[in-house]
Amino acid sequence: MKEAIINSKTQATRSRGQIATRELLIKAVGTLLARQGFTSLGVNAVAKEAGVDKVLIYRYFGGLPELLRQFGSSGEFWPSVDELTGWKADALQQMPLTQSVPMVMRNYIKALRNRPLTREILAWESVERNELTKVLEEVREKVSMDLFQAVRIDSEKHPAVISISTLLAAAVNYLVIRSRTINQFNSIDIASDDVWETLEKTITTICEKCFGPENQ
Amino acid sequence: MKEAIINSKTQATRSRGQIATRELLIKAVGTLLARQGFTSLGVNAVAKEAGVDKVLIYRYFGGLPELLRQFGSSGEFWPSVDELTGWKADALQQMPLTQSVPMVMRNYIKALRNRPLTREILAWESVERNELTKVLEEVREKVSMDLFQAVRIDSEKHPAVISISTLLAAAVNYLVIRSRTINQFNSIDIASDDVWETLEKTITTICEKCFGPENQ
DNA sequence: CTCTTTAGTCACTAGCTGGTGACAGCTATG
DNA sequence: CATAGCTGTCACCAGCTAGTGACTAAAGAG
Repeated sequence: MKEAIINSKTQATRSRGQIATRELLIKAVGTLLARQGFTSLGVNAVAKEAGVDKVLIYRYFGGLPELLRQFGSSGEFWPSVDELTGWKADALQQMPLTQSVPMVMRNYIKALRNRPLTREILAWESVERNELTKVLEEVREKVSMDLFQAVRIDSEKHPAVISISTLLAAAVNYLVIRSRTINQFNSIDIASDDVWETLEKTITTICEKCFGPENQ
Repeated sequence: MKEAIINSKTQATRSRGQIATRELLIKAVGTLLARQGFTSLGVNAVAKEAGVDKVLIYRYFGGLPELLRQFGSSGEFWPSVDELTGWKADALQQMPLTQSVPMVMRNYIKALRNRPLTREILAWESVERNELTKVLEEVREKVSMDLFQAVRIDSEKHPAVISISTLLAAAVNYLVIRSRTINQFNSIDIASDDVWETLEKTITTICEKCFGPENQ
């Protein structure tokens, strides 16, 4: 009888195929991150979510780190240069910095606020380094470099632009991460759309004042 | 023989007193946070660090949350209004915003960079809410309110000041948190003193441009 | 047909976690 | 002196974690 149970179970899920299993596992990482956050992510949880035995994580990936790495490389968790420029990199080059930088920041905010998964990884990245956050770091650094190139910003010629946009991006990251768990910061409600609109306007103001014609 | 060992052990550490034990435990939380970070903080680790049995955490505090709360209330983890104003709140009131805001930000950065424990709690706060971070939240919100009052900033009259300083504080928080685990952000090294000096200068520039006479 | 490889399940280990019950020794109070 | 209360140690529980070895079933190769 015991064998019968085992047999039926075995045949029901057998031979899904290695590739399919790998995909199941990779997908499960994303599902779990989005639903439970990074604190509950482990081999047991991932295997259970994928409906697969955890031993396959070791057999196919050698362990969780490599699975995380492949998950990180598997999708578009970070906004691309195209998304940040609104698919108008050419037009952006012609614009003055007073317009192009705020526009990129606006797209950046929109991208982060619309991607729960990216928000989660961003939070993870700020407190821990692992194979997943390392991959994301690389992607992010590359995107920011490409972006500066796309809008023709030279770090030699525009040191202030780098500094200011670094500050603005850091601020956005913090507020996005923070809004995951609590809404209050400096007595403003960082979960409300209105506040984000105000912040976007403030960013625009900063750029206009700092990159305006009198500064060229 | 077994009894003899127990007895000697028992007598060696006996009757330290409840108050002393409570202090040991509270202190151990701080030591552990500074040394290992918040991820490894639990009843077992705290008790071990304090050299005390973990059951006493439950007996004297009812559990870890209350111990954390009392730890949070036990010291000056967050910079005070005095520290942020450089003990010169009066002088700050006379200054234009172009000078006072950067000065406060400078003191804020200095305070955070000099307090590993506060940095750790700040990181914790950004990803999780618990009794400790709740206490710190309250303190922080109160300090920021008091600060605005101390330098006579009215949220009705100076909405831009609130927005901009919120952004700047958020940016500083992010970079400080991030520098715990990795030094690279936007291709700059956020562990180096030079970079922080540049960032301080950038903050000053932003304030001068945004709060300058032409904006009054 | 036989032998090997692949895919998958299950059962187990060791070590950690938070939490509790039973006990021992000291001390103050009646 | 006896008893009750406080302070502390120890041993244990259940539940979780990462990781491994032994097994079965099927498919493919000779």
